[in-house]
Amino acid sequence: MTRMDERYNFRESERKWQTCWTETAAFSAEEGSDKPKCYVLEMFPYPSGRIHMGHVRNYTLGDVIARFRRAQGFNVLHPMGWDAFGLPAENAAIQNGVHPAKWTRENIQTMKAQFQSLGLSIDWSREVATCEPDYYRHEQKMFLDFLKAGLAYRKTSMVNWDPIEHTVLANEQVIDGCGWRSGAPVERRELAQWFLKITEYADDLLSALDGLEDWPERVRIMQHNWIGRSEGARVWFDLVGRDDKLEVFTTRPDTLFGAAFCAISMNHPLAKTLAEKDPALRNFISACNAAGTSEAAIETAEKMGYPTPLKVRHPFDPTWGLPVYIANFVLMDYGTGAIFGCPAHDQRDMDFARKYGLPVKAVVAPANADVAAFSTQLEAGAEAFTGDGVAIHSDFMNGQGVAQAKRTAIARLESRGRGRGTVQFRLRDWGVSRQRYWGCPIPVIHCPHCGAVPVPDADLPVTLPEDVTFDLPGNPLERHPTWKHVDCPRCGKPALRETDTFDTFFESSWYFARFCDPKNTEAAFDRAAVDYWLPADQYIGGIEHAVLHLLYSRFFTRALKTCGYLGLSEPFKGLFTQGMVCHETYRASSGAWLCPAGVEKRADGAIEIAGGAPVTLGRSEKMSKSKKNTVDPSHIIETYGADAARLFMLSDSPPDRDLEWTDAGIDGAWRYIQRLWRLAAQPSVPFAEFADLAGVALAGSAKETVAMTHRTIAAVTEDLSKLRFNTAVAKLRELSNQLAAVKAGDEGAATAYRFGLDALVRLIAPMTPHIAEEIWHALGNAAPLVASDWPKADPAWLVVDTVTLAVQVNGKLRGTLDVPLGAEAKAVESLAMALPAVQTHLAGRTPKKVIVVPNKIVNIVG
RNA sequence: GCCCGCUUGAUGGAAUUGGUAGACAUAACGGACUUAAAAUCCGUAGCUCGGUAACGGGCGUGCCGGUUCGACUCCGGCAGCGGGCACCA
Repeated sequence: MTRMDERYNFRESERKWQTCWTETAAFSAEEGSDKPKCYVLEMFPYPSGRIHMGHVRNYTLGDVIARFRRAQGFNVLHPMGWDAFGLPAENAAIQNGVHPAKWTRENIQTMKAQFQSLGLSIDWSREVATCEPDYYRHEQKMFLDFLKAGLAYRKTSMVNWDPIEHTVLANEQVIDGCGWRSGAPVERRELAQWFLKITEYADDLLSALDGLEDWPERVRIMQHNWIGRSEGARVWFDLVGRDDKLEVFTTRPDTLFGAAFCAISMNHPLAKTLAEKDPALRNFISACNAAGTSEAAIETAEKMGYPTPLKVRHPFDPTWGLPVYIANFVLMDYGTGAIFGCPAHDQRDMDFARKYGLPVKAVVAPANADVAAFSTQLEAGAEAFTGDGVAIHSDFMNGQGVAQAKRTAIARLESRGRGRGTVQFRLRDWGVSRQRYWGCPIPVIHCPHCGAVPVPDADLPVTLPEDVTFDLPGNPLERHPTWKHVDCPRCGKPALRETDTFDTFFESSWYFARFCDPKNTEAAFDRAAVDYWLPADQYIGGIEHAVLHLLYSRFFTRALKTCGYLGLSEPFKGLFTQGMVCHETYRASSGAWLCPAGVEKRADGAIEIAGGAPVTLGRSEKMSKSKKNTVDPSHIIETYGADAARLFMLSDSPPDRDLEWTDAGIDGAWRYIQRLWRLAAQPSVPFAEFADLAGVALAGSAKETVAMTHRTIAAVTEDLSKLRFNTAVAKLRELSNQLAAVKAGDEGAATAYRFGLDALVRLIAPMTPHIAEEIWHALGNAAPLVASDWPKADPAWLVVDTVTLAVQVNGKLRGTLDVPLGAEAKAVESLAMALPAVQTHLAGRTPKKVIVVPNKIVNIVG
């Protein structure tokens, strides 16, 4: 073998192998391969500037899987791209005067180089950036197809409007009722927006969650709650003295006989009509709007009602009239924007009734309750009864349980033409319009004569103009001198382009499909390519996308299926949500956050390195710029190497839990890398040329090493398949410890050592690929390790011939017993009874019972 | 308020899913090597009581209770921490 240096030079080695992998295109996905496929995908990054530790963790996890599967003989697709549209690019443009395109492309270059320095097994030939027209042109086409299929539509709705920035804000960008950047109180405004009809698939998106067995339960529950299916009824109340009806949604049609009032949203069409002629009502509405939309404001906001002159007739008794209120707690965008109130069986309705002096009538009582006494108590109190029970004071429903009464009420409503059973979802259609420059233009032209006209296919893509300015607030596309002025494709008269762009979640809803065929200019992707590669076998990313991105992608895949783009509904077969990377926080006495690099920890506390002022240690939190508790990955890679950084990411915590970044941890990983090198460069035993065990007699530590090597191969293979990287690392360290303990004098030591070392290097390669290649090469292998197969455990070596049994007396461990595998219970029992410790603890008693679990344990009950 | 997690040595965590709790690390301590330090190597270590010692006893997986020959693991109740949703009719 080649001579090995005493110390491992990671800088030289990492650069060398990265170049080798690139030059040999070692990670290209094969076209037309007959190997089984494996699509490994991490959520693609937003090119914000530089990579952070969260990226390192995310892409390391995916890379281990990709390398492991490749070694196992899969045709692996492991691509990378850039979620390149978004607000930060525009903010940079406003603050620093740099064009969003330039800023984004430069960030991509920087981050790509950083990812490459991590040694990720990415097929870079498939790289895509969503801000390029050759990407977004396809989603413009998709949108037009959605439009044709009735899956996209335009609607006027209430939005969060920032009066300083002149733009709509997403709900996530409204903090305590104010714009996240301007700080100005957000206004509710009505605006015409484009929507995607995600509700069309609500039932399927919900029921298909059960089939996503390789998704975390947590994510499925979150999506389940987000979709929020509830069964109930729409009920039509006739308006007294008018021809129209008030439509109400309820989940409790069984309590209709307890109705005391109806309430409608202040945005309900009826309320608007009334407000036109009623200044007091207008005051009421603006007072409610001013109350704010933050959670805290909602929490404390009083339930307020405004009595209208309207009255409605009860659906089961036309002589029974109910008042109609306009109430601040009724939402226009859930159900029908109108409710009926049953104070006795809904706490909020009860509060409302008490405040406005409305009647309370009990219509459900617990089974076996004294109906008269229960009713009297309930109707006098302030607490609603929402539990299960039977209908009372409810005419034809009396005596029925809640579930049965609901069915009876719905049947009656339907037969009388006063309502129908229905399913209501909490999920709302996805508003995709953004008054932003740095996004994909919505391919529509507004014509004063023809309305909203789709841009003809031949005119796609609609590209963003580059000559825009950011010196004024608002959308630069809106004030661009020429861009929006076009002729109507239908009538040819002057018309205006849509100046809104798509929400950035649009791009990320289909990029996984583009990776299957990224260079296609004719179509978004070739059908055969997505049929082969999709679904992604393993998708990895942060839990923060549990609902938004992951739900949008599931919807998009269904919509694309409806439009004939592909043939499947679920894009991600397996999902893994990794934990955050955390770090201790530090604060100066002034309260200012301090960087870890500027703080020195001592036995008696921490101080600022510059100046020596005392520092307050805070709890460990997710690394963030605002708390300054970040560690720069590039600095770590330069100091310790990519392999050490990768190993630390994998070794300390299970991947789904938060990882605490510590200096000691990265030091430990670095030391292990060096130790691994010494196992090859300065072995305790001069090892053999080949790891060929045929005909080699083994004894003592040599035999144990071979046995442990086989056990480790089996265990690590199992651990990696189940993403248990931390325990895989622990087992590899145990094998390292075993190699260091091989005794030169034991028979077969040289071969056993070489055998163990070979396996160790191959098993650790997915985690620390550079040093693995370096050792592999130094051991005399001509072909690179990335082209080598995954080791296989010999089942014969996994069978043990003796086992150590625990011997308990009354459930307490009193000794152990080495017996042959499968030893007979009777024999084991007498051996156990013969143990001195057992006799001591029995203290002369005769055992009542002896439990022998073969190959595991003996418990003597005395 | 509703839903979901989590709680094991000084620390991160392991435990073949009901069968020897604390693997593997980190920090610590003791020793070897060294003029010294770093690096490296060897060793100790859950807590506690008894003993000079070898060793032996008791207690121990957030708390209380249950099932079982046997519980970190299953069941019931409680607490603490974290997360998601929230005027959803």
